[in-house]
Amino acid sequence: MRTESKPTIQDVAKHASVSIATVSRVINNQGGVRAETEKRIVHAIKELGYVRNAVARSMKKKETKMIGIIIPDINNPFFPLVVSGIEQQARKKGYYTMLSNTSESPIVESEIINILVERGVDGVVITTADEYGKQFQILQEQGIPVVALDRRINEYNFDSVLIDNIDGAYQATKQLILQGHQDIAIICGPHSTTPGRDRFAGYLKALSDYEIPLNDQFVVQGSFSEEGGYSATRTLNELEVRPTAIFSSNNLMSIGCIKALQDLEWRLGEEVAFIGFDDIEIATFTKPKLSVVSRPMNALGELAFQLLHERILANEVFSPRNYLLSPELKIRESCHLGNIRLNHKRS
Amino acid sequence: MRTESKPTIQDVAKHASVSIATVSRVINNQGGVRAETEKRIVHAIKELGYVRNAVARSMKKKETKMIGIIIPDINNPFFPLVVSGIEQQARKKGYYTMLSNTSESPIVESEIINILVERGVDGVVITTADEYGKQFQILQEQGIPVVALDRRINEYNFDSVLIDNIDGAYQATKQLILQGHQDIAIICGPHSTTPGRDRFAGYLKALSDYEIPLNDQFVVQGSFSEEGGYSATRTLNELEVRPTAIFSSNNLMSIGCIKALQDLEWRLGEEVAFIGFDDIEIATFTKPKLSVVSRPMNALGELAFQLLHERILANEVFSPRNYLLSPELKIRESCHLGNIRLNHKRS
DNA sequence: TATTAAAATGTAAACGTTTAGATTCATTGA
DNA sequence: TCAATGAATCTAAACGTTTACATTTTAATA
Repeated sequence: MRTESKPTIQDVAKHASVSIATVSRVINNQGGVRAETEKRIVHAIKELGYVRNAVARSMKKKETKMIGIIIPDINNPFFPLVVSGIEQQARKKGYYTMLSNTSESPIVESEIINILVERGVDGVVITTADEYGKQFQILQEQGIPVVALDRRINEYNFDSVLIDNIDGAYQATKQLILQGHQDIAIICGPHSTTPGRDRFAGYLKALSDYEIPLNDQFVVQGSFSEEGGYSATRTLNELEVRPTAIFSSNNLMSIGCIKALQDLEWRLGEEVAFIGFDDIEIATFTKPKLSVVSRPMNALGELAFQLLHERILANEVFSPRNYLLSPELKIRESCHLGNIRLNHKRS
Repeated sequence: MRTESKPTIQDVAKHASVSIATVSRVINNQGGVRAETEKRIVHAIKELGYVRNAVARSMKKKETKMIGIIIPDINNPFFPLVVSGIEQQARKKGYYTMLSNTSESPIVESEIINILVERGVDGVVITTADEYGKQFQILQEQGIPVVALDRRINEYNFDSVLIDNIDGAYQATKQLILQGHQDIAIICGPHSTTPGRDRFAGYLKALSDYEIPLNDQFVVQGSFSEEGGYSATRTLNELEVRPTAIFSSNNLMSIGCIKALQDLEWRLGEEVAFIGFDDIEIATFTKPKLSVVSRPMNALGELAFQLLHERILANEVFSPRNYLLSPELKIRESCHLGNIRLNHKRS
């Protein structure tokens, strides 16, 4: 099967009794080739089953028309949605996307960046697993355009497309407060990430604006995962005085939280109110339906590619652009006042 | 910023007063270089910020260490899970994965395949959007190893890793029958796909084995999407005689179906039983919890890469291997007999 | 028909590696 | 001290394109 090696432009040229330059011209249809000659060449290509070798081409042209997308967790439904947005725009402009998943590992992320640089991608869109890492150095050195998506990259002047996490968390917390809650817990993500810190900041700001004192016990932390949300909720449940409302910082954590509520028989909507960051599939299946802070994933992806593309095309340098997109509060049922009013002693 | 072009192996060689061959040797640490020389070279690399050009390397070596993964729907949570399995194995063996999403478009799929071939990937794992398409021709011609995952590829002898869809659907239907149901509806996917056909076949077989006559009205079809499941459920709901149980062929369809049940106030577990194909996030949040046919996504991905890798390394051809993995029936609550026993006239 | 401009095609040098095979260098034993 | 050996290093030719520039062919004009 794999006998003779693949035909090259040389073979096509010979077969069509023409020079390689002419073949190249028709492959890239640059015109200036007699119709009859072209026909002969096209025929030869068909006959030999010739496929242009993009590796050789990239080498000569010094562009690959590939952009790398690096995400931290492909199993978090947020990212596929963002990726769709990027892909869609990229395809329109003739770029091909290479998607890689770091599983939140800075080591893997670093490896992937190196590979992408070696491979000569024209640009990178990244949601980093390590905002303070040194792994971006190489991108900067090589002058490869980068757009930071959803998570800030510190100490480098890349373009960024972020969500206004502070505002989102503020809105959510404010909503709970306006519904009459005073004992509002937050399930925080890692403080090593922008979203982790900012969502906490928004929570603090709302409390402060409405003159509700911070209760340290109501601040629990975990990783951005189902497990993180689950165990955080357990912790809250074991408090002497339990909160009457929970704000969860992340979609996966929300799932863990709701699971925990069920397992602990801590009744959502009756004993405890809830708002989560990010809309999730289950939000409309629980009873009551979950109120959430919803991010515009598709817009996020589209904008990210647009910025990247502009950089790729530009030949002069210009200062970084930083976009902050506002999330939208979707009020459903889980944050209503209901009959939750007083603190409940543990049963 | 992007002033002088990137340093090459030449520059490093000059800077370390050594030939490019020696530099190449240390880059690929092949040994046979005096320690002192190596140190000088490493130093030069650091100083110049040299990065090996993988494009040039691939061109010379005629291997890219990249494998392409083509999936039809990145927003279907089934695929990210499978992809994780592939990625994990690939990374272990030093391969880099390029993930592409066709959004179920045969045209896009065809484009992507061509791009991957041009880019010279060492192999491809694909869940095709068009089982009968001609887009695989080029892969075969070029002798690029291919593994078909989850969906069969007809008329080509590629390795395959499939799920025993017939068995899965059979088990589900059988379970419903054993729970006492006779009027069992199926929400089918497109018959143009293996899963679509096979799941229907499994359903038919179970009915036939238990001597339950097929009622055409209970067979509704749609696309593998939330919308497909939703409208199919609507159709069922409008029947003169409604089914007492529904088997849904696909995770997204299940979501649509459950949403429809809610909207139509067709009470799950009371008026209608349910089993879905594929475990989904919401399954444990509904009341009652959903029984499902669960596929081993991770195993699927791992096995697919393993087969691909074997082919990449092999130099002789050997006949295709076809694996059929069995799904597992997870019985929760939604298929219990409950108090559903008789056909209900429309209210 | 001879001249000329324009169009079509060809030549050859790059792009940045890897790698046979050739060459040089250091080390050892006689 | 000198071969002989083995280790270290170098030279140069690929790999398959693109493209500036040179050359040839064609068509148009006088």
